[in-house]
Amino acid sequence: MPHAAAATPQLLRRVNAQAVLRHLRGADAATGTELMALTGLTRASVIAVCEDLIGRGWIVELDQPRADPANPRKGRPARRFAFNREAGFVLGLDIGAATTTAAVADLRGTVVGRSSESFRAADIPAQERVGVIDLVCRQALEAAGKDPRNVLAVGAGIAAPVDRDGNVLVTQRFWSLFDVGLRSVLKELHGWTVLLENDANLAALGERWRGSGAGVDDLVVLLAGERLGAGVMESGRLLHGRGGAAGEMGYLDMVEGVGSSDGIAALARQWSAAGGGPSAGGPASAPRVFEDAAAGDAAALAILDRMSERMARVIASIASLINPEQVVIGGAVAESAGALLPGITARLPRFTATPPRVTVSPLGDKIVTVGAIRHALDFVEDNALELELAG
Amino acid sequence: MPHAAAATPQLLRRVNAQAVLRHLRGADAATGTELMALTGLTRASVIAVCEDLIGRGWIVELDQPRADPANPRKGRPARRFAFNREAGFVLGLDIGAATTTAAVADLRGTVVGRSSESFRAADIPAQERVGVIDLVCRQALEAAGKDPRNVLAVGAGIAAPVDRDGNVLVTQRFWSLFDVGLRSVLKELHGWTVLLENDANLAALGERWRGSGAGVDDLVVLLAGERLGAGVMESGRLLHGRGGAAGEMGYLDMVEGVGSSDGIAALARQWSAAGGGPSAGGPASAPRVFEDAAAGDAAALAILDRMSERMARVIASIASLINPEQVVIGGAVAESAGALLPGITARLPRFTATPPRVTVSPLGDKIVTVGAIRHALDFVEDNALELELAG
DNA sequence: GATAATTTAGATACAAGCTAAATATATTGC
DNA sequence: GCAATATATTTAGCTTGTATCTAAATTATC
Repeated sequence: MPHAAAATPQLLRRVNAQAVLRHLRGADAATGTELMALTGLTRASVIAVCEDLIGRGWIVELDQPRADPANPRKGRPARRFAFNREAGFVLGLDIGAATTTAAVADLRGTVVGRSSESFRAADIPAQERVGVIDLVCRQALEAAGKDPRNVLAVGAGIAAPVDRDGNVLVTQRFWSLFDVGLRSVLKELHGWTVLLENDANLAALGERWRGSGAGVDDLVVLLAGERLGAGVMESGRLLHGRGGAAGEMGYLDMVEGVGSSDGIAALARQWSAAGGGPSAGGPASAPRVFEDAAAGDAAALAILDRMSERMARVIASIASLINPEQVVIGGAVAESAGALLPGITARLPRFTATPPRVTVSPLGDKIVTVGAIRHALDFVEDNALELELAG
Repeated sequence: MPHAAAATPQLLRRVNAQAVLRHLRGADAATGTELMALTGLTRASVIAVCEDLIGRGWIVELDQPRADPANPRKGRPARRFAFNREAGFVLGLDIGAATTTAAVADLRGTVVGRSSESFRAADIPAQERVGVIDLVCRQALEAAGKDPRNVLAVGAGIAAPVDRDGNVLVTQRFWSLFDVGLRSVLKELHGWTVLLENDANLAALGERWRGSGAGVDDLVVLLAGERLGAGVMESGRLLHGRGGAAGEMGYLDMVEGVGSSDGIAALARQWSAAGGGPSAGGPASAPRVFEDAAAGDAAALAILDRMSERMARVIASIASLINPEQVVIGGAVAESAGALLPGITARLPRFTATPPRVTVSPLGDKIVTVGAIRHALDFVEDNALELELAG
């Protein structure tokens, strides 16, 4: 097998075009001279690259701005090039056990449409599940006023291990049932490329992009709710492990029960069963615990204390194995989890020599869709010059 | 800053030369036609690349082999090119607390010289330490009959966290003292490029190269002795984390004391203190425990059982966070640790949904030097076209 | 309002590296 | 010795780049 494809002269154009495109994605606009300085290419090459990218639809040439007396520009006016953020769109999906949400975003990641639907029941057949997902996608596109043919990639997060090739680990769960469908069905119906990923991994991508881990290369995001999953980024790359189960801490019950496939909600139920709290008798839920603790309820405070201890132990074991710079707590409980931070931070040095910074996600329930959009954009950016844009 | 250097036509030659070189490193020899098939280049380009590499000293052209009547070759005889494994050499260092070992290897990794020295005492000044290390390097080169000027890189393993840039984490230990010296001193004395790494990380490189994890991309190596450290490879890459402390499990004592900076030897001492075993009264040591267990001693067997349990828990927590395909046990106790494998393997499914294969290292006390050689070779291979070979 | 200075655009010449096709060379087999 | 075969070498041409020169469009100055 040709281990490395031959490097033909066309490779140069691809490399240089990618460099120009990368810069234009981050900037409002750029002149030829700016691009020369940035890439080190000569003007002739820069112009050739830009004409090329205009022809492919990825960038546009802006009209000359009228003269600005406040900031007069000497010399011949420069041609100005800008990234075409509407060259296409991506979909970000959060496929939960009960609900699916879809978000449409342009190529700069600005969300322009959104839709959400709940499944009729937990045990509906795979076909119906895929049908609902497809519906949510079409609704989101309609809300955005975009044509399905302009979708360049679909990022999709599910609560199950997914390996590097996008295959679902089938050792457990019913997920395998409808996964196999999703990729081929959406490919067949719309021609879309679906990029399946674990939801905690997408949360990590989202948090690094637009959350509290912005720009952090060694980042772990804990997606805590009924289930405890971690998305791990090391040196800016997502960790998957052999079967995609990296960060799947469901079994990690050795650590005094933390993350024994229950998490915070289970603690709340224990507490509720014990009859504690001002709002005792109502349904046990994580938010209620935080509420009651804020009201000064002793039992609720004790639970928060115990949770801090458990969280600190979990984070410490992550710190020992991965040594992240920062750990972000996200998911259903994130809003209220701020109350846990002091307790966690104070305990960490007892359990690890390299305690990470611990923060709470600001992304709320959008954490997975934001990450899914980022995942899709990463694919589009990596493959821009191979993708054909629809007129 | 020029985020990406401009891609000039010379880049093509570099890429293609690297591809040819990569193949020749793995093969005995290759003809132009073979290289054409492999790279997809035309004959003219392949020959040009080879002439180039010959000029730089990386490959040689072989003489025509005399005709072999048993295997007659039609047509004009092909020119045959081969990797020049003696174009340079690398050093692999294992810098321990008490002893330093150096191995000299050619560019295919065959060890051609070796040397070892113990430090006079544990608390000698940094300068003396570096002096001993330099001595060991020179002795190893002399044993191999090689000139120091032909050393292209030095891989060095130490028992401390080292980040991606080769800097030692200075939060603890005396290591910081003599690290700072090593790189600059060897650079100054011999012009060598020293690549510092954590010893467990190098063990992982070594095990994947020439140990029981050959070819496994998601691999963890436990370096167990007085201290418990893990070298983690995910998708073929070493994990470092923010400060290089990934895999530093010294603090991971939450898991029922496993790896609480003591490991197996501590267990042996506990056992010895209790007066157990046929050889009770002698110095407590890990090998003795295995010896006595093999002799049927009940107390020793109980210790092995407890060790299996602890090891299983440690490996399970690694499996939950990293999901490796395989975990290799290496270090001082590796020889005898085979006895633990059945106990560990049997317990794993209780603690993790994704149990890895568990094996014992066959590399013995060479595990770190082998990895250090691989680390140095990786550097040389990545930078071959930038390195200047000494005549 | 003409002219100079400045900045960018565009054109021309040429170099590096690759492909493709034609021609030359060395070996085996009859 | 001659055909067949596989490889080597040469020549022309393509793509992409650099370097350099000239042209164009704007501002500043007299």
